[in-house]
Amino acid sequence: MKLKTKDKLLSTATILFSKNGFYGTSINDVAAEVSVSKQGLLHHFPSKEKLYAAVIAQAAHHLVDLVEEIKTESDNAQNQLFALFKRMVCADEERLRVIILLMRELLDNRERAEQAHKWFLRPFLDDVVAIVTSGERQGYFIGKSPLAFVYHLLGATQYYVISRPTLDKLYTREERKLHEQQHMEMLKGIIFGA
Amino acid sequence: MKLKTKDKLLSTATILFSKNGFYGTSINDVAAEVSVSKQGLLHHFPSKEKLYAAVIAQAAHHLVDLVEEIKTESDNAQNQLFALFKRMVCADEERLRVIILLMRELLDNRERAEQAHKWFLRPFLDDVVAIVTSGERQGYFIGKSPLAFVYHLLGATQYYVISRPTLDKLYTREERKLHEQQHMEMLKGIIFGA
DNA sequence: TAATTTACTTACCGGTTGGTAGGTTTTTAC
DNA sequence: GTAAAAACCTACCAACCGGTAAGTAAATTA
Repeated sequence: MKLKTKDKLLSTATILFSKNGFYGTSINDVAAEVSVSKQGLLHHFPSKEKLYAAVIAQAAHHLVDLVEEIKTESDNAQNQLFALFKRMVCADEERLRVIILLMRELLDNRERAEQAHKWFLRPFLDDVVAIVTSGERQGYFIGKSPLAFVYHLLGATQYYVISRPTLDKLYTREERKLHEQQHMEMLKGIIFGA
Repeated sequence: MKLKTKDKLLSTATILFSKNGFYGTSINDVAAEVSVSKQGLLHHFPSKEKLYAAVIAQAAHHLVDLVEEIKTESDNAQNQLFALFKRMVCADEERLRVIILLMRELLDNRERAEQAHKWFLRPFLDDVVAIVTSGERQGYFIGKSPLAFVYHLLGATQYYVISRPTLDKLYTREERKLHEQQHMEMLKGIIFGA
């Protein structure tokens, strides 16, 4: 069974929205990339907002699946947490796009934050916080606020991942490798305790 | 001497670009806010790109000034670093806008990262890294890579600041206060050593 | 096979985009 | 006081924006 047009539109939209943001992407661009007319796109997604919502929903799903995945690999909360952030740092193109989309949403969500109760990242954030609270029952992360703890790691990691293309151009390959290694070391230090 | 139109255009553009991004802001919007015709704006800034460049340049200047300021307040590298991040967390509206602009630039700069050598954040980043390297001569931050160290703190802090409006809606006022306090505690722990 | 739904197409719409051309008013310099 | 330059303005442009209307071809179902 070949890839459906709707799926192709969705994945193309994910790429373009992550690259250029909501306003920087036209539905025409998305449709043209899939060799479909603009109205062909509007048949599957009745408006640009709906298309964007579908992209965001898929991205949210991706992250929740990721947490589910790392939870099957270990019962130890520390290992789970480290595995999660390692996968974010060593992300493939698709996961990278999800992280970028997530960051853009955070920026664009600022003003219209009233709708934050249905914030698409909420389930993911809750899942990761749950790992930390379960870790507390195992004797880890004592004295930390789970939310602040998670948010710190999330912020540092996502910011690093997003900066990487820029850093790649600023520093040599060796410096970049060293930087990534030391970023992982800092994560390890924070997660496994100093 | 009254505020010049050019300055009003610049500050208005800063607000709108930070709120809605480059593509989400039209020069018409900026001009209208200052009660000037679009062509009045184009007289001062011959193109939208030039206007944006001026906004970014001013934002970069703001950050470099901030570093300069905190360096006069203490000779201790640890205190300097903590003061810097404290000011970012407790930023006024203007500084908040700068941080948002900075984050947007990082996202939009991904593809056109070839021009990163003239990345507008470079001077700021170099300044902060210089604080850490000078701290090493004072006996602090031993065994850390200055760049990775700075980047970690920068990422965690900026991500937190940008998330705040969303978090405000997700959690109660007390939870939010606690979160901010614990974010500062984590920064303190990392900067002053565990 | 006929009927119906799905998956598109072309044609078109009003509104907005960044930008140009050219003129007018206001300020500055001498 | 006059000339020049700076600071605007109105009018206009082609291109693009998201979206509607109406029709067609292909797949699905009865």
